Amino acid sequence: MDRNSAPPPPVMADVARLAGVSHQTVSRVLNDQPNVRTETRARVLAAIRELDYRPNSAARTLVTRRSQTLGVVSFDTTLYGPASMLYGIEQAARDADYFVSISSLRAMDRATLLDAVSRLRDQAVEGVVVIAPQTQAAGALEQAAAGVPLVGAGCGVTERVPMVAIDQRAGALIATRHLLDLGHRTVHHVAGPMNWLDAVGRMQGWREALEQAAAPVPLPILGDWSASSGYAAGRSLAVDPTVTAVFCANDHMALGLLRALHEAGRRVPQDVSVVGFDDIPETSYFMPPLTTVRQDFGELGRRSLQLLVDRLAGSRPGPAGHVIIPPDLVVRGSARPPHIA
Amino acid sequence: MDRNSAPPPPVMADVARLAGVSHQTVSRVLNDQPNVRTETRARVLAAIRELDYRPNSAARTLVTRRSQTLGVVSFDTTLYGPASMLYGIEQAARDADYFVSISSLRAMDRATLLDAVSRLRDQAVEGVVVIAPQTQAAGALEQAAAGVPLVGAGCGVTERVPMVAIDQRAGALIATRHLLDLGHRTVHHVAGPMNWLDAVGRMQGWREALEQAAAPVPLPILGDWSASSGYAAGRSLAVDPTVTAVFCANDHMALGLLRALHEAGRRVPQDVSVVGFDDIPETSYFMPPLTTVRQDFGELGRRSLQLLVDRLAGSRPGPAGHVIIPPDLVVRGSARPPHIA
DNA sequence: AACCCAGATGTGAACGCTCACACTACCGAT
DNA sequence: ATCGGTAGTGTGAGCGTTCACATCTGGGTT
Repeated sequence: MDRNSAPPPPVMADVARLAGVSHQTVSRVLNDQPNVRTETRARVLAAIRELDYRPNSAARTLVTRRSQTLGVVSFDTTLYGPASMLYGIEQAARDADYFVSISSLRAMDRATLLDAVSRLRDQAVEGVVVIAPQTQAAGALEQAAAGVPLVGAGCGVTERVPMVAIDQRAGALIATRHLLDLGHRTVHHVAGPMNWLDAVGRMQGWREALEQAAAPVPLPILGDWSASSGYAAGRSLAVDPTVTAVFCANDHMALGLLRALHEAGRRVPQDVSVVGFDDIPETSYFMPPLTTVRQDFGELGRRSLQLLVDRLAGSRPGPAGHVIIPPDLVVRGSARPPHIA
Repeated sequence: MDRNSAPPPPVMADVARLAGVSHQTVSRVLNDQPNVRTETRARVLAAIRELDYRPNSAARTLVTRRSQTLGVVSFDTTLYGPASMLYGIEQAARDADYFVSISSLRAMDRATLLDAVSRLRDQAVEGVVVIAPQTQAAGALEQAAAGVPLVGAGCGVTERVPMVAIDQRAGALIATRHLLDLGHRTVHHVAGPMNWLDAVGRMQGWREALEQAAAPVPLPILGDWSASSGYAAGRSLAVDPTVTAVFCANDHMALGLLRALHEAGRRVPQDVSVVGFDDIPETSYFMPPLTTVRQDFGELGRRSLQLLVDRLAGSRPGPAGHVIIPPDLVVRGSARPPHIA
């Protein structure tokens, strides 16, 4: 049993011989084609089981020119958002009978993204989903899309590349409006880095809500998504007694902000109201539990894969091929009306 | 240019024709084989570029029987740990010139795991890394390993399946010892679900540290890793004034615990010291910043992939084929000596 | 009785690559 | 002058499938 080299795995011909049919009949059974007698089919299936035969996917791919594989290019799958999207994509892919091959980006620049897509192409993927929420990606995306069917998940809006995204502007709008509706005179903003589309969209929505309410528009503070940058922002906002409401572009920065406010003796939500963005799993146990905007990353992933599969199947996508998912406000304990209403 | 069907992609013969050589010479160039004149090589490379030729990986795989693809089976890649491991795996795989194909587990049972591995096998992966930290996985792993080279990442210790893991026992030991050394009479424990190997290991380390110090061993409280369960544990611990130190089996539960203690008026670290486990990115902005045990998930992923590649290359792994990575204690502000020392 | 047609099965040729080997030129050693 | 060796190149087979087609059955029709 334990020879020097293992016995070669069985091939279709072996199955055919054992079942007493031709290789073609085995193929028919394998591909659920009609016109095979039930009894013959049973015999073939028995042979397959007996030999523990597995079709050789390379051979099949060679002739059908279909690898049954899709690629995912993603920037930092360690983050909650990308990780959840990837998860959604994988599930949807499995349901659609595709394998998924990943390629993560170590840095975010045109060359790196193009290279990742190219690697995937070398592997003969039939299509690619790109998760790259930075502004730089948009251009590269268009270029990459030339060689292979491609859709963006939460990526920049481009005429030619179909994509699925969550409406950042709308999310920021309801978050800011929520604070305004509570009676705050205005709302301060701790923004994400401006080379991220999400950060830009959220800032837009925030500004729009203020302008619609004819509220003054304070200077936004730029962070880098990290709790640490939120903390820094919090320290500077804490010293200004007129600040009663802050909209943070993500929950991590809100966490840092919360701590800075706490240390400065500004109570949340009694003295300052805070709203975040993302709804990461920990937010309900922040002190206080954070009111935030929930993005359904899993859904985003699933929908983007769906879009890709639809395109591969040939059904033309909608008008521009873009899908926009609206986010929801999750009200918890970190925002309430100001003292002096 | 825009005909009904795209022109067929160029094949090796096309390159050969254009370069005025045989297909075999093209193959030699592609595979960096010696015995090709520099000038010939240049001509071939030029032809490749001109045609934008990409080798057909299926054809290559068919004849070499090497897919250059590795599979990763993982339980819930949404969690910080698995996500980071996956990231590390992908990077190491790319460095070793492999593609990685993923297959996530929707549920944790033998059949699901076996099915995921089987799917990957159908895709002709050369080897598989499994991320499945539950106790149930261990048995299934051994069975799955029969059909394909396989290594576990943070999985159950099995004689036959090589694996890489972080030493949970050691981590819990230093965490508990740290609290003991600060002068606490004993340390309470909020444990993870007992069907997780990590939870079992951490409880072991905790118990061992107490026993070594001849400290009383309180009844551990069982949680489910969630902040919510940590909160529940915190509420019950808060009413007991003798509790001065708590070791939480993960940071999320510590977050919930922190909040429960806060609400109950028990100050951390003045009244109660808390130590967590994992060192998720947010911990330094908990209130107070959490002292915790850091696990290098990325390294874990990289090492497990390395182990797999080494096995594929034929070099026998060490004695048992197991690699154990020690974790580190990260001291922040949530633990200090008790009041009445 | 001759016919046809559809269902069930088999045959051989691709698919695009690598492998094993054959071949050619040219070198220095005999 | 002959030989052996080696660098450079070409030839044909074969990897395990699917596809297009050919073949063989066995009922209905006429």
